[in-house]
Amino acid sequence: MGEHGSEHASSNTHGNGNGRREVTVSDVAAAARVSKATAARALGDYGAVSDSVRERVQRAAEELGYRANALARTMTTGRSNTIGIVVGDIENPFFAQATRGAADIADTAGFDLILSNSDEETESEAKAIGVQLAKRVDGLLVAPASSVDIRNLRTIVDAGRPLVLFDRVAEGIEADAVIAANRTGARKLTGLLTSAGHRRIAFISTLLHTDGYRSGEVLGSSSVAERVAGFTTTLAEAGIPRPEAWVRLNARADGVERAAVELITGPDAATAVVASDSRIALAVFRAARSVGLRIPEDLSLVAFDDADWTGLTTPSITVMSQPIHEIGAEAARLLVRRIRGDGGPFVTKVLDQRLIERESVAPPRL
Amino acid sequence: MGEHGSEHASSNTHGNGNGRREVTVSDVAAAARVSKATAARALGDYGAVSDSVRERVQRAAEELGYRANALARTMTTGRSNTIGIVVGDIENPFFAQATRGAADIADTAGFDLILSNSDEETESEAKAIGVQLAKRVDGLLVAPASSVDIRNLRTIVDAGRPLVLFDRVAEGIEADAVIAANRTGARKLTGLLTSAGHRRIAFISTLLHTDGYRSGEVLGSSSVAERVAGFTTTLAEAGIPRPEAWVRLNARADGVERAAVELITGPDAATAVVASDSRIALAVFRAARSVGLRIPEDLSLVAFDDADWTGLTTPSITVMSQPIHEIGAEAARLLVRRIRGDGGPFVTKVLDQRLIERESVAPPRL
DNA sequence: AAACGAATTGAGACCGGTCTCAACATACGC
DNA sequence: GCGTATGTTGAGACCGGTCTCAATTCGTTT
Repeated sequence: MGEHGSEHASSNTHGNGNGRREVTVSDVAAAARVSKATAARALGDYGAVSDSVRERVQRAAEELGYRANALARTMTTGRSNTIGIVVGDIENPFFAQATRGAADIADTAGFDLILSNSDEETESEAKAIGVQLAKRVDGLLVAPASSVDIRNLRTIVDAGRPLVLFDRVAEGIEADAVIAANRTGARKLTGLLTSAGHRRIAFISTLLHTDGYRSGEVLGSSSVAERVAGFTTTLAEAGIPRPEAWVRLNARADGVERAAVELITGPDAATAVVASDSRIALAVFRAARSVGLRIPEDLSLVAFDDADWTGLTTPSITVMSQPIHEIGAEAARLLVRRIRGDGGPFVTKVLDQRLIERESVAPPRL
Repeated sequence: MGEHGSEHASSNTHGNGNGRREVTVSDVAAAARVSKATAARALGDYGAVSDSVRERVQRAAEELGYRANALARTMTTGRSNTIGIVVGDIENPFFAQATRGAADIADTAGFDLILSNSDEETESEAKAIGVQLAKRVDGLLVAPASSVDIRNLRTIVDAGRPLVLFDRVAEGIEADAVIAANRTGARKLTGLLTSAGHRRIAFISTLLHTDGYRSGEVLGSSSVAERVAGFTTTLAEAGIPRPEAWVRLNARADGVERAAVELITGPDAATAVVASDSRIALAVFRAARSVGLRIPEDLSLVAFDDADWTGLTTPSITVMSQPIHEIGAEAARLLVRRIRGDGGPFVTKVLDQRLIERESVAPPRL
């Protein structure tokens, strides 16, 4: 076998530097003694081919070790069967879970995932989106670094690619979105604290924001904005003055613990904390321990995200659980539908959060 | 502007269903009144172009909203600037961290990542690898589902694509690998327990394996195999009979806790446990609590991986920390080097693990 | 001013598939 | 037995880039 063709072995243009040329449809066609078109039909599973020829071609392909070039296919069909996903940081369990949810749906629908981390910066987000568009992804899943500056998202829409946002929404962009009911969640979580009698309650997030938070200000991330809104209105309803003064943003990843220490010590120390995600809860937990405060006796703590370990600490932590996996999965479902051509109106799906009360809340001291 | 060309507006073959055709080099060339070849040179940043023409072309590209088609480029150059990564499960913090490490290096080197989950099954691993090869990735990063059945890995090598394994090695495959010193780590970790006086020590892993473990048997994952080896030899050195009887594999993800309960209760209950990763440690911790055993008084626990919460529990958990991020990063570095053409001998990099002693080890009860 | 070399440009093949269209073969109806 | 419908096959254009090679322009040298 394989004695056909001329000896162009040395004409080995590009390829993989390996000395081996890829086997192409033409090679298979020659081996099976049919035209390129027919071989392509048999291999690509389209058009009409007689059973005998199909079998002959497939056997030839098998023998030669033919492997279709998906890129060449994309060139003519316009479909790449690839979707791009841009997350803040895949190391963050939230994004890891959402990505897995999306990957499962994508896989079933026959799509691959190109993954990029934005580090929540619009600049690297722009770069990631640029590359993904250049690779002609069929659609994108994006947790936008900014809900306000939508230029990156516009690029996608202008390029004519379907886009689904997840975890955060953005005004004025033609895209579906899947988010959690953050405002309601924040209200319930904060309510637990006000009901217990707390008056000095802090909200901590790592969201980057210039200067301190002032009421009515627009925040970069809609999910944090919603949580802040739920938090401040709950405080206001409890008659606590200047709720916005208790919103602490900009807690840099490496400085969350220090920020937490500042908040829970001193004359005006908070007696309770709402952590915007499980990693922040971890830092607060550690901070409390480092300054000798006991939870919940000296400090109450509640957080978003039911990370698997939150039920394990002493005390276990009361959390607002989000259907993270489902957020990613649903986003992928919507995207696949768009890619398949659904032209219906854009929707924003809001998934419920679920309160899991544990042991980290108690009335404030004295 | 844009009044050039004939009105082939309706010849709108494929594209993105959006009614809009992609802007191509030819379009830009026409607008800038130069040949396609020249426009391509100016846009692709290769060959020689006069400054005036380059500027004219770039302005035309800007106005038309030209975006290079990376796929077409790959077709001729043979380079896709994409690397594939196959992990067990991106939701597993280990893989999430390693992936991030790889993504950072890849990004700096100008590569994108196509991500696939194998769920540790060779079958879906095969599918993932097939798709990635079809998409002509420049190389692959794989945490092989099996260190024994290397057919999937051979597919990659046969296709002439560079391959770097991480977390696990495989005999008989031409590939670099980056792993941690698991055997040494297991010895140290287990030694802590034997030194404390434990004689009934269990090792728990979720690795799938037919039937119970028997000495000398080949395990699917080399990293677990190494840990088991370190574990059993340490037990043997301590004069404990039938060390392999204490190796518990097959703990299915959803049944780890139940498996742990079985191990730590009953007449022959283990008084100490070595957990093969942080998720298992979590399950054991929970199991101990559910049956009313206190750590470390009633049960000692040590684990692999310094998950961020392991220092937070009461008691905090003694762990063997792995440089996970670096494992991914170094694997990516090796791969990029191969892609760039380094033809040196294949290497296996072994990174050190680091013991972090905390509070979860104590002598056994009487 | 003629000759030469370097820089720039254009024409067209090529990568590996898909797809359109025409040619041909076979089967069917009447 | 002839016209037509259906099925199968082949030839060649095409997708959007890159790359080779020849043609042209321009500046220099002698």
